[in-house]
Amino acid sequence: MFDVLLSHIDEKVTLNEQEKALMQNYFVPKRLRKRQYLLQEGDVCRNLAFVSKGLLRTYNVDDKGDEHMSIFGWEGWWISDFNSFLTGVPAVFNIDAIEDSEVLLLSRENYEAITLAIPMMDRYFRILYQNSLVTKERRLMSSVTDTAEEKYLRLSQSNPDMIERIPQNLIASYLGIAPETLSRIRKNLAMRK
Amino acid sequence: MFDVLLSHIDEKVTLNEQEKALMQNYFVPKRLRKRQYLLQEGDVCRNLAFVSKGLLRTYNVDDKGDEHMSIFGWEGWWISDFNSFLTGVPAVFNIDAIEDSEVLLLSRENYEAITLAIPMMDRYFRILYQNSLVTKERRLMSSVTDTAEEKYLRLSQSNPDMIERIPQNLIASYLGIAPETLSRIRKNLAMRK
DNA sequence: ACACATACTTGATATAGATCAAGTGGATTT
DNA sequence: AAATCCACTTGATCTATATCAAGTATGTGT
Repeated sequence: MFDVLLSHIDEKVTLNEQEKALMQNYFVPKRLRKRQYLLQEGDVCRNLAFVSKGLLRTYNVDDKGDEHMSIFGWEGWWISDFNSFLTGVPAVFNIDAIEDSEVLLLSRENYEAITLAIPMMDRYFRILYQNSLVTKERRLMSSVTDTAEEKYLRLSQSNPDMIERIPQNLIASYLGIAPETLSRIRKNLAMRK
Repeated sequence: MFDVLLSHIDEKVTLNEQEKALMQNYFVPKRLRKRQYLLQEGDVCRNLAFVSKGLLRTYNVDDKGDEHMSIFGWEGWWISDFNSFLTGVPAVFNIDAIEDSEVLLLSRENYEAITLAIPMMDRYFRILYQNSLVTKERRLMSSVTDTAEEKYLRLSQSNPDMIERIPQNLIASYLGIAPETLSRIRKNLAMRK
């Protein structure tokens, strides 16, 4: 469980053995059954969650009860209602498990503490967020300018695992298109091959 | 010019006087005339730019020659093709000045160097990016789920300065709607008052 | 194995907003 | 001051995709 976290961090910054050992003190492991909530809207998001195994989804629910996917988190990813985590305001997102999952929870206090105890973690998070900003900017531009089919093609090229692993209706929601539309797109693409 | 930068940083982290004096060594001031490019697509984005005065826009141009606004940067904001800056790949965005502007340029080398010389700058950028991620996530969800009018209303509530200061056609592009649609929305809203 | 729930597919219809076109107004250039 | 350019407005038409509805397939629980 911690192996996944440490090797993930290793890709971005170098921690010494002492720092690595110290890391465990700041995290609380948690298991989630498929469909189990990690966070419900209205509660405060008190932890960043690092996914060491499985797959979770972050989504909000509009007035009509429709779910809108925001982020999927699987092995090696962090997941949270970030604004709620940072500011303590009630979460607008729900987070639950698409598959049986294991996460490591980092509380807000420990988030600050860990960067003081291990300053390299400031750098790690900076680099993590840099990359996240680039990805999110791409997604934003795509959502504004691409056709539904272009959106789907982009996703299936940049992240084929997602297409295999996540139910189609959730993917449609993530792309901001209707499930019927996604079904039609996939059919059209299959017929073009 | 540096005053704006230092007071902006002061809002997030505390630097001592020595560190503040040191900051100037890492930046190059630059003035831009209205409409002057800071970055053209295809070039590598070699600097992060901090806007100390004025207003800039980041946009890309699609096959049909249409401009799509990505980010506006004004006093206190950082602006760049971030992916190009981080990786050295050619920029996909153009950046130019909507108004006469003054920026402070931080090269990639100095970006790394400054965080080593002043470790608190790692923290500053981490916090900066946290906030940016929250904002961007909101914008992403809005772009996928809001109607055109809802998008405009959100923007005018969260950022009225933008509505006043930026030409309507650029705002329309930023929201991912046609200028005609924005014009209609504004007319409808005015009639409802 | 059967019953039920849910995801996916398919056809028909509706719609929010894009696109096209032209007019008006304001800014810039000569 | 006149000419030109460009932003904004307005009306008409078009369209990508949403919505509605029903059927089919798959998964889950008993």
